[in-house]
Amino acid sequence: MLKTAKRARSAEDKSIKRELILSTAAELFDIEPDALPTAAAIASKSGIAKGTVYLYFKSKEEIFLALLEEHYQAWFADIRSAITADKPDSDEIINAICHYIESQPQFFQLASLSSSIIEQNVDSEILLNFKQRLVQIVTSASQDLASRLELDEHETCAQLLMRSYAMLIGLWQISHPPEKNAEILQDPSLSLIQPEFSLEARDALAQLWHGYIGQKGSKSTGRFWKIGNLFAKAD
Amino acid sequence: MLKTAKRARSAEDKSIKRELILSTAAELFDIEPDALPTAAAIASKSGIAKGTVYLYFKSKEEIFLALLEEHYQAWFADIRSAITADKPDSDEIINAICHYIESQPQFFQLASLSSSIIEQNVDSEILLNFKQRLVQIVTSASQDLASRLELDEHETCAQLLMRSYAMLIGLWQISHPPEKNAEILQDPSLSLIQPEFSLEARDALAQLWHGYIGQKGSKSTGRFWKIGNLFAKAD
Amino acid sequence: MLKTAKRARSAEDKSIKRELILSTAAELFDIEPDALPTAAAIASKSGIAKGTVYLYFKSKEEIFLALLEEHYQAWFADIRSAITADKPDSDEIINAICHYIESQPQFFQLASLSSSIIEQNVDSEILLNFKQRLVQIVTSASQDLASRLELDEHETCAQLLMRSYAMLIGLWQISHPPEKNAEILQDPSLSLIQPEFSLEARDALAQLWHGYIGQKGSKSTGRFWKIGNLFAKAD
Amino acid sequence: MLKTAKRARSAEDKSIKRELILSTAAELFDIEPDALPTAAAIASKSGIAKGTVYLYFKSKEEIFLALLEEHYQAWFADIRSAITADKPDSDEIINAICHYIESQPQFFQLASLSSSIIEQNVDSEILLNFKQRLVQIVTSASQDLASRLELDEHETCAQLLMRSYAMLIGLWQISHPPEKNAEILQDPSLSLIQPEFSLEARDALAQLWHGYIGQKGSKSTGRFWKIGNLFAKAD
DNA sequence: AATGAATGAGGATTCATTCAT
DNA sequence: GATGAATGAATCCTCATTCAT
Repeated sequence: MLKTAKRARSAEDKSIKRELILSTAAELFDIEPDALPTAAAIASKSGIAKGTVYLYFKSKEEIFLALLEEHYQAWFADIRSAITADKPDSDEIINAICHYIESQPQFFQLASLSSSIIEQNVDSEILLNFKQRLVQIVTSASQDLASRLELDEHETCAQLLMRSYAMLIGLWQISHPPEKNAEILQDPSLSLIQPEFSLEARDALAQLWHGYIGQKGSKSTGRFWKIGNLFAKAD
Repeated sequence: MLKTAKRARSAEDKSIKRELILSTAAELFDIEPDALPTAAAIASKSGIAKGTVYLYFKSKEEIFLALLEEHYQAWFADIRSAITADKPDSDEIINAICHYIESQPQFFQLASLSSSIIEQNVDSEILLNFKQRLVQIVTSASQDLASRLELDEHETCAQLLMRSYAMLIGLWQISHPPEKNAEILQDPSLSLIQPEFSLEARDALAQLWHGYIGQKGSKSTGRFWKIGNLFAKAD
Repeated sequence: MLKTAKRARSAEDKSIKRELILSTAAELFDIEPDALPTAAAIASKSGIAKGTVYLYFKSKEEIFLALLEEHYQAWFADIRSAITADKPDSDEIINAICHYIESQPQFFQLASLSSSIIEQNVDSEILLNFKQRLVQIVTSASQDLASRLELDEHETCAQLLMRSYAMLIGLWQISHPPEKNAEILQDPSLSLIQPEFSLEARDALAQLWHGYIGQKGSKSTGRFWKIGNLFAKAD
Repeated sequence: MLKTAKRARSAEDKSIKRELILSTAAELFDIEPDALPTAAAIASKSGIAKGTVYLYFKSKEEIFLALLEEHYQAWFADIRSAITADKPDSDEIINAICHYIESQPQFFQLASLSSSIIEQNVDSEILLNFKQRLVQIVTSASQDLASRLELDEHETCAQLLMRSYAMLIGLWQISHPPEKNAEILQDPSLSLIQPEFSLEARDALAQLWHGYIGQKGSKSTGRFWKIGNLFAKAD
C-alpha cells in the first residue's frame, strides 16, 4: 500500500513537474512570442535543473509541441462547449471557433512556429503520435458538430474545420508581424495585406462556410441550418 | 564557382551579380528547403566573396526577402497571364492561382518561413518597402481581375485574393511537414490533417470563392460568371 | 608658368583634400569618441571615395596619427601663446597647459588611443618620423619656456613637460570611462579613483611642478619664479 | 592542454578552473602583449571548451578585467609588504610602488588597454563592482600607509597614490611602444619623449612626492619622514 | 531522479585595404 | 588621380544536449 501510494504520489509529482515545465515555457513564450525561449531559461525560471527538463522532454521543441497539443485540445473543447444551441447557425460556429484563438493568442503564435521550427526538431515518432492524437481530437469534434447539425457526413465537417484552421493560421501570420517590426508596419497603406485579424477572420470564415453551404448544403433543404445574416441570400 | 566579370561597374553588371546571388540562394534553398542556406554557402557557390554578398544585401534574410518578392511578382504575373478568357469562370481563376504555386514549390516553402524567420531578421524599413510594393502588386492584379470579371469592387477582389493566399499558405504548411519527417508522416491515418496539397487547395479555394459569389455575387445577375461544376447550384 | 601654376594649385588641392579627410575624421571621432571611425565612414562623409583616402594616407590609423600631430602642435603653440608674462608663475604655466586640453577634449581622447590602437597600425617609419617631429616640437617649446623662465637647463624643462603630459594622460584615462558606462560610473563612491579631470589635473600638476621647484629650484634663489598660492610655503 | 578534474562541482573546483582560465589568458597575453588573446586560444590552451570559458566569464574582456583586479590587489599588497620600516622614507615608498610594476610588466601592459579596450566590452554593472572593490583596495592601502607615516589625512595619501598611478601609467604608455615598432623606436633621438621607464618612473615619482611634502608636509614638522636625498633640500 | 558543469558545433557580419577600370 | 567593387580574414558567443556525480 505504501509503495503504491508512494508510486502514485510520485507519478503525480511527475505530472506536476511536467506541467510546471509546460506552464513556465508558456509564460516565457508570452513574454517574447517571436522565438522559443531557451532551455536554460525554462529550467531556471521553473526552478528545475536543466538536465531534469530533459528527463521529461526529449528536446526543447517537444515541450512546445506538448503545449501546442494542449492548445488544440482546449480549442476544440472550447468550440464544442461554445456551441450550445442544438442547431447552431454559422455565426455561432464561427464565434465558437474564433473565441479561443482570440482569448489565447499564444495558441496561434505557437502554431505559426509549428511547421517551420517546432516540427523540425522533434523526433519523428513523437510527431507521428502527436498528429495521430490530433486526428482523434478533430474527428471527435467533427462528429459532435455533425450530429448537432444533423449532418451525415462528419468527414466533410472535419474537412471544413481543417480548412478553417488553414485559413486562420494563414491570416494570423499575415496579420501578426514580428513584434520588432509591428510598429512600423502599422502603416495604414498596408491594411490590404495586413488586415486586423479578428474582423478579417470572422468575415473570411463566413465566406468559407457559406461556400460550404452553397456547395453541399444546397442539396439539402437548408432547414438544418439557421443561416445567419451573411448567408441570407444563399437560399 | 561561376566566374563573372571581375567588377560590376555598370548598373547592369550589378544587377546581374545581384541576380546571381539570388539564383544561387534559390538553388541552395531547393536542396535543403527546411532552412535558409548560410551566407558562406551562398557566397562560395556563387564564386564570390562573402563580403561581396553583403554589398548587395544588408543581411542574409534580405536575400530571401528579395527572392520572395520575385516570387510574388511572378505569381501574380502568372495569374494574370493564365486568365486568358475575358470572363473567366472560377475554375479558370483557381487554376491560374494554383499553377505557379505548384510549379514553383520554392515559393510557398519560402513564404512559410517568411513570418517566422525572414521578417525577424530584416530591417524594418526594408520590410515596410517590401510590403508596400507588395500592396501595389496585389492591387494592380485585383484591378485587372476585377475589370475582366466586369466587377466594380476591386477591393473585394483583392480581399478575396488575400484570403485565398492565407488559406493556401495555411494548407501548404499543414501538408508539407519537414523533409526529415515526411516519410513517417505519409501515414494514411493522418490524411485528414495532412491533405494532399493540390487537390485540397483547389477544392478549398473553390469553396471560398463560391462563398464569395454566394455572398456578393448573388446581388449581381450572376451572368458574369461561368460557374464551374462546384458552383452549379449557385445560379 | 602655367604648369607651375597648375602644379601649385594641384598641390594646394591635394593639401585641401588632405585637410578635408582630417577634419572629417575629427568630426566623426567627436561623435563617437570611444573608437576610431571606419574608413568607409570617413570617405562617405567627406564625399571622397574610399580608395582616394588611401592615396593620402597609407592606413586609417595614419589619419589619426596626423590628427594627433596637429593637436600636439596646437597644444604647444597654445601653451607658448598663453604664457604672456615674461616670468610666468607656475599657475600661469599650468593654466596654459590645461587650457587646450580642456577646450579640445578630442586631443586627449585620441592620445589615449594612441599607444593601444593607433601606433599598432601605423607603419614603423611613419611613426618614427612622427615622433621625431614631436621631439622637435617639445624641444622648441621647452627652450622657449626655459628662456622665459630664465632657466639654463631646458632639458629639465622638457622633462617636466613630458612628466606633466604623462600625468595628464593618465588622469584623463582614469577620469573618462567609455561613454557607454559613463552614467553608471558617475557613482560618487568612485570619486577617489575617478576624479573630475580639470580640478585634479591642476592640483596634481601643481604638486608635480612644486616638486620640481623643490628639487631643482631650491638651489636657485627662487627669484625666477613667482610662486602661486600652492607653492607659497615652498620658499 | 591541461587536464583538470572532469567536473567542477565544488566551489573550490570551480575556483581552480577559474584560475586556470585566468592564468592561461595571462600566459597568452604575455606572448603577444599588444592585443588580447582570442577566446578560442584561451579555451584551447587551457584544455577546456570554448563554451566553458563563458560559464566562468560573461565576456572575453571580463577575463582580463579579473586578471587586472588580481594585479591591483597584488600590487597594493606588494606595496604594503615592501614597506617594512615603521617610518619609511620616500625612497622606500617609491621603491615599493615600482617593484611590482617592474617585476610584473603584464600589469601595466594590461592596465594600458583597460580604458580603451577592456572597459569598452564589459558589462556596466560588472565594471561598477570592479571599481568599487578597487576603491576598497586603494582606501585600505592608503589608511595603512597613512598610519605608518603617522599622517592623519589618509585621503591625501590615497590621492597621492592615485596621482602616482596616473603618472606611471602615462609614463608606461609613452615608454612602451607596440612590440612591432619597438626596435625602430629605440632611436636615441626619441629619448626625450620615450624615456626608459624604470629610471624615469622613480625620478618622476620622487618629484611628485616631493611636491606633496612641500605642499602638505611643510606644515608638519617633517620629523615623520625620513626624507631621502631628493627631498633633502625641502626642509 | 536530479543536478548543472561541460561541451563544441555553428554562422553572420564588419571593415581595412586593394586594384581593375 | 579618382573611383568604389571586391576581397576574405578574423572572431565572438549562444545554446541544445549530454553525462559525470
